[in-house]
Amino acid sequence: MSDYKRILVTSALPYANGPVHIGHLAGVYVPADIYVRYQRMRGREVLFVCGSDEHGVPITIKARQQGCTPQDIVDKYHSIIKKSFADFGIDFDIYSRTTSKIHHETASEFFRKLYDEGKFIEKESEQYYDEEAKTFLADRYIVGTCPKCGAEGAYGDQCEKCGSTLSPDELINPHSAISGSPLVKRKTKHWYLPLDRDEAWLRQWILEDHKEWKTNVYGQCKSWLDGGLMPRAVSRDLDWGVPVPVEGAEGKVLYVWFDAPIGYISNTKELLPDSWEQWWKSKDTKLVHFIGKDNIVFHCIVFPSMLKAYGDFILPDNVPANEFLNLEGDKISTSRNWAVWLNEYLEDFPGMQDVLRYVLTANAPETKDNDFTWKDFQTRNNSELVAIYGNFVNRAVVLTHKYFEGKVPANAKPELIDAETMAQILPIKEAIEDYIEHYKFREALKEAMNLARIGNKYISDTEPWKVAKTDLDRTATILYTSLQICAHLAIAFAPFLPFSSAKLEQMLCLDCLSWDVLGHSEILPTGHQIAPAQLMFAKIEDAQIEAQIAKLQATKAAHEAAAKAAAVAAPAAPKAECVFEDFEKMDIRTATVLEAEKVPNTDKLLHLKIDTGLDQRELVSGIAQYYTPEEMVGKQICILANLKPRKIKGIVSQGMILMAQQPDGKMRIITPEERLMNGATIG
RNA sequence: GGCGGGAUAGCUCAGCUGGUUAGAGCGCAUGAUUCAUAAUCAUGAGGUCCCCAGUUCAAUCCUGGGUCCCGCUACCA
Repeated sequence: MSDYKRILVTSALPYANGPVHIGHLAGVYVPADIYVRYQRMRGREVLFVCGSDEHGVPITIKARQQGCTPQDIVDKYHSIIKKSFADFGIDFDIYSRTTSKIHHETASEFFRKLYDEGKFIEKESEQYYDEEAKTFLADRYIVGTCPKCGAEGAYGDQCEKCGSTLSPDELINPHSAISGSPLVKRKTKHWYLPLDRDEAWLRQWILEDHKEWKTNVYGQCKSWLDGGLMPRAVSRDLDWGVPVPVEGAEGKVLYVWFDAPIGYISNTKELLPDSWEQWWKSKDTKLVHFIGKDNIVFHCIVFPSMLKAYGDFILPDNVPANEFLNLEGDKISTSRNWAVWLNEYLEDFPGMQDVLRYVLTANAPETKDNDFTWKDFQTRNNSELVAIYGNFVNRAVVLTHKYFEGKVPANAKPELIDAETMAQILPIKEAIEDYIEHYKFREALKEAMNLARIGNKYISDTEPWKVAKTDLDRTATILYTSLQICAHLAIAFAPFLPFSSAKLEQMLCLDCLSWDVLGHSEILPTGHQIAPAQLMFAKIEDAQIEAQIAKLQATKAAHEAAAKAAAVAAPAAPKAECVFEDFEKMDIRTATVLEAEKVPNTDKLLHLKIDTGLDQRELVSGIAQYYTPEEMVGKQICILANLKPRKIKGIVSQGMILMAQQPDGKMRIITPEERLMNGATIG
C-alpha cells in the first residue's frame, strides 16, 4: 500500500441506453465511492474517473425504434445518469462520455498506434448484411427458427425457448431483427487483437502475481487462460462509434469493448490535460477497477492486453468485481422494467440517499448474488440506522442540552469505564481500514455500526439521567465521553454515509475531520457549543414500503400484459412466396388418435398411435404441454402423412400433426369442423 | 455442452492452511430500563454447515459424483 504515491480508481462506464438502478449502485459505484472517500480522508492522492459508454449497437437499435438519432438517446441518458450519481454523492473527479471529442481522438490514436506498429492482425470474413437497413448485423440482431427446438424468434446467438447456444449460420430462415428483411452475406475486413500472444505474461501476472484477487475474479481469469486465448475483433461494421482511422475503412468503427475502456484514459485526459500520464503511466500509481462480474474478463485480460500492446501503461493492481443484486427475488432487468431506478427512488424518498447507500453496502453482493427487498430496506433503516446510530446521537445531544445548555461539559470525574470505552475505538478504526483496503465494505460498515453500539451500551451502563440527580460532575464526564463518540461516528461513517456525516458534523459544529483523529480521546473540547438536536434518520412506515411493493407488482403486471398484447397483435412474419407445386407435394389428410402416452424423460413429447385410413402408424409430437394423453385419444386430427420418417427419442415418427400456434405460445390442434372419414385429403 | 463462482440459524452474511461448545447482525422470546424517533441494555431459543459416497484418528473445510442459483463462452477449451 505504502509503495504507491497515488491511487487511480475507475468504475465501470454505465451504458447510456437507460437510467441507472440499485444494482449498478450496489455492485460498482457505492463500493468505489466508499473506497475513494476513505482514501481521500486519509490524505492520499486519489483520482476517481467514470463516464457514460455511448457507442455500440443497442443504442442504434433503440434510436431506430424511437425514431431519433443515437446522439439523442445518449444525450438523454447521459444527463439522467450523471445527475443520479451526483444526487447519491458518488464523488467522481470527472464523469464524462465516450462521444466526447477528446475520447474520439484518444481512442483513434490508440488504435492507430497499435495499427502502425503491426500489433493487430487482419482477417476477412463473411458476415450477415441487412440490405434494407444497410448494415451488418450482430448475432443478437439476427432472428430465425431454432434448428434444435423449432421455435420461431430464436436469436443468432441463442434460442431463448430451449436455451441452446447457436450461431447465425444454424438458424433456419435468418432475417434481420431491425428491418425484418432477409439477409445476404458480404465480405468484410476486420482487425483483431491477438490475445493469444499475451498468454504467457498474463498467466504470470494474474495467476502468479495476483493470487490475492477475489476468488470469482481469479477463477474466471484462470478459466480463460487455461482455455487458450483467441484473437478478438477490435472493429466492426457500424456507423455509430469511433471511426477506424485507417484508409479504406469507411463504415467501420472501433468495437465498443475496445473503445469503452479507453474512455477511462480519455476522461482522465479531459480533466488533467497536462498531468494525466502520471496517473496512467507512473509505476507508483495504483490502478483499481471497480466492476460487476460480467465485466471481469475485459478488465483483467482484454484491457490489460491493450495497455501492454500500447506500451508504457500501468496495469491494474486489483479488480474487485462484485456479483449481482436481485430485486425481490427476481433478476433486475431493464427491459422488463424490474428495477428500482435511482431517479425514481429519490422522488419517493427525498433526502434519503444514505439509507439506500447503507442498505446496499450492508447487503452488498460481494461474494455471491444478493437479494434486495423493500422489507429488508425498511428493517435496516428502522432498526439499525434509526435505532442504533441515530438514536445514540440523539440521546447524547439531547442530554447535553438538557444538563449543560448545549456546551461540551468538562471531563470532570473520569472513571475506568470511560477509558475502557474509548479504548475500543482504535481497534475499530484499524478494522475498518483493513477491511476497506481489502475491498470488504460490508464488514467495514459493520464495524462502524459497532461503534454506535458501543455508544449505546456506554450510555445505558452509566445512566447519566440518574446520575444527574446526585452527581453533575460525573454526568459531565459521561456526556463528554458520549459526545466524543458522536464525533468519532461522524468520521467513521463518512466514507459510507457522507450526507449523514455532514449532518452530524453540523450538529456538533465541527469542520470536515480527517481520518487520523479517529481514536483520539478528545475531538470536541470542553466548552464547545453544539447545535440543537435534530433527527439523523427518519423512520420508514409500512405504508411507504407497501407502496413500493405495489409499484413493482404493477410494473410487472403491466409488462406481462404488454408482452402478451404485443405477442397477440404481431403474428409471425410472412414467409417467402411458394408455388402450387410445392404445396401439392404434401400429403395432408385426416386421422384419428387411437392411443397416446408421454414419451419417458421428456417434457414436451407425446407418443401417438393413429389411424390414417390407409394404415395405423406411430408418431411423436411435441404437444405434451398443451394436451394430455387422455385428451388426445379419440380426437380427429390432420397430419402431414408423407413427411420423411424421423427418429425422435428412439421412436420412429411417421408424420406430423398440424397445429396452430400463437406468438404467445398457445397451441391447438387443427381438426375438421365435423368428423370425417380417416384419410380424407386436405387441399 | 464447456468453464468459473455460490449453497452455513427464519432473513442477510462471516468462517485463514481439515480438530471451534460452528459465529455476527437483523428477526423472535424473556427480563431490565425510561435520557432517547416504543428507541436502548442483558439473557436466551434457533443449524442433518445442499445431497450421496470416499480419504482421514478427525471433514462445513480435502477428493469423486449429483442437485439448484448466477455469470462467462472466442469454432466448444
